[in-house]
Amino acid sequence: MTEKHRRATLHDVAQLAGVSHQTVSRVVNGHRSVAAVTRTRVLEAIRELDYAPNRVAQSLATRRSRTVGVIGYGTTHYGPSQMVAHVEAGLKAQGYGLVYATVPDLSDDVLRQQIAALRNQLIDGLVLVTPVGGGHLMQASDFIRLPFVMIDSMLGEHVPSVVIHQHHGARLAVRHLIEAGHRAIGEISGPLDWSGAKQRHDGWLATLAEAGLAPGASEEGAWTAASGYQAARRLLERRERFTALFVGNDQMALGAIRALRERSLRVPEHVSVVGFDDIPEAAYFEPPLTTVRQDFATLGQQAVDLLLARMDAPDAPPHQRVLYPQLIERASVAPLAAVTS
Amino acid sequence: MTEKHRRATLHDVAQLAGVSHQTVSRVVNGHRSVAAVTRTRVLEAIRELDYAPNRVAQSLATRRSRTVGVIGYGTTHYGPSQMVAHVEAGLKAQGYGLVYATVPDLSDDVLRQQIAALRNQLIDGLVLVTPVGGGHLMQASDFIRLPFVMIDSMLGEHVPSVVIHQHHGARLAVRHLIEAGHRAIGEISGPLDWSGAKQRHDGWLATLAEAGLAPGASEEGAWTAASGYQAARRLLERRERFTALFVGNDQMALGAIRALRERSLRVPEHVSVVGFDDIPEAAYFEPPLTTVRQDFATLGQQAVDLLLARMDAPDAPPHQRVLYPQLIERASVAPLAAVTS
DNA sequence: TGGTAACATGTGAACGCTCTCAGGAAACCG
DNA sequence: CGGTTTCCTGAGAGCGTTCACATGTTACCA
Repeated sequence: MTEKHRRATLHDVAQLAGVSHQTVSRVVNGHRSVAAVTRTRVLEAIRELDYAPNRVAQSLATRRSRTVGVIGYGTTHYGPSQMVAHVEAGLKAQGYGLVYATVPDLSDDVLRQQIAALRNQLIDGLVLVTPVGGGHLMQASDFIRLPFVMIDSMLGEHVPSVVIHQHHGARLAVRHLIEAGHRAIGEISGPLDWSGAKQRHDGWLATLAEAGLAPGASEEGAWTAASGYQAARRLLERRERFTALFVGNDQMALGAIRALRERSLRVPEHVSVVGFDDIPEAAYFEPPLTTVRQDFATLGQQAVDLLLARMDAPDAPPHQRVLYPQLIERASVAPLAAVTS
Repeated sequence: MTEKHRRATLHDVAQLAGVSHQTVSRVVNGHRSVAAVTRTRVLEAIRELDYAPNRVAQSLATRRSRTVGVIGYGTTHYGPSQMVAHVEAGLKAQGYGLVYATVPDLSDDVLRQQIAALRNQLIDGLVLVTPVGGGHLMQASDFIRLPFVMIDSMLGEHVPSVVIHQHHGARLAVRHLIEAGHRAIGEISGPLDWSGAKQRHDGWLATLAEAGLAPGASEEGAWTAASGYQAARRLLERRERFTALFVGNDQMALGAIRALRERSLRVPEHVSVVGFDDIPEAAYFEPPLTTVRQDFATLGQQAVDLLLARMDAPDAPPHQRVLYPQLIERASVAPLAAVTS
């Protein structure tokens, strides 16, 4: 409205309403002990000047910002991007803003540096969407020095976190294959430095062992369809027999299926495949993909809940919430018949 | 190091180094005019106290935050999530932080409210990853009252923005089909309130008209594979003949291909399909999908460049940068032969 | 009617930084 | 050797809030 439009401050409002800045502050923050008349007069002035409190000044004065930091890794992939999206939704629902940063790799250095950078931004808490295992860094929760929660970190670690029981998911998948009669079950894993990939890999191994089966051939991919394709080709070149494949995510499964088809191996007639994640496209693959569903929505929601709880009680013992994935049966698994692979 | 670990301030450093707070500030901000001896003494104190400037206080004092706001819409979809990711990368490269918010719909109200919310967070600029057309809101760039750029807004609008020439992309796709001999070219569009979807739709119509062809049947989807599947079924029920399909994105194309297959229509033998986006999986679809590639990486990069330029010169006339998409030929288009659809 | 409680408002000092200005010391010049 | 410039440093105000405290009213009760 005014020409140069310097934003109105508490004092401007106070002056216009003929009260002190403090009274305005009381009105804004809904304190009792302000007369009804004054209140309306102040509110009027606020409206007239289009006043909104400066969050930076508030933050400086209160030392809290109603903002949390989110650090993401690999967020162009389906899983991480879902997690970030749902964390954002959860935070907004609780009236928190978020400052966001990604990290190019999971080295301690990079992570610490990014955390430090966010910390002097004055955030009230931190969500780490960094599927880093081992927690050598995170043991140093005294380094973070801030309420935080990790998503998708290693199961069983002594760190506030929400995880999906990937090991269990892998077991569901592999058991399903075993029940269909498969004995030679290969694997294409995700990058094993991702904790989730590692856990799925371990689950695959463990389930085979429990069933008295030898570990099948395994290759490591990089989450993408292209890498799944390459991994499958490497697997085929090894000329180890397999009638089923457990693949670390759905995109790689897609690539793998193509590689198989190029060798005239049809899914599921010749090779059964189960993926992981249940991306929205999986039901429309050719064939529709049997896979393991992870519930990213509640994951994000729970992470936010947990973080807020920790912000209230920062000294409570660390607590890990575990979510269980679910097998989604579609058409990429068939009972083992007379098959030559 | 100390027990309760109040973070060190400028004054703490000053005291330890035996200089004034102002001198410390000079050292921190790399001002000249501070003697070498003093500088090293101060740096030492900084290291000892593990001091890092409080960005909030800095922001308050300077009225700038080296932070930009990003508002996203539909960021669980491939395109938007890519744009956000690349904007984030570009900002970080320039030393800017980002505060992030999504918006549940594109109504003026919601958008204005979100913008206002970010504005009192003290951001230096704003990136709108909101494919809103019409710009009724954005005409009100004086509402935003902040340097900003829109990504993927309507082509030709008088607003600082970076856009991909979707119309051109659609033309590439449809021409390709026409050159393959197709005359009955149907469409599955994205949600037409997305400006990109609208532009692709218009491009489809225009290209057909230029070639003297009647507009084919068209159905609207919602970007997902499931919606593409449904749209294709509706299209088939209409019993209008088509030998080719232009689909608004790759996921919907995937769904459409499945719907076709369920009717025993094979791609590309019976129906040719071209998608849009070139998601990383498209090359691994069955059949590998011919599609139109959008370069989201340079899109994000350019958006950041443009924003920084506008932050330097906020009163420069608005400027739109246009990127051109590219046809990627794979295996989902075949020349029209003797076909009965 | 005096004393206390409850309410309503204002005053001034933080919060941690940057900016403007001024002053002292050193260096330079004719 | 006085005057001017340059370099280095410090003092203090200000950014827009909130918080702790002081003060002035009105109301209540014995």
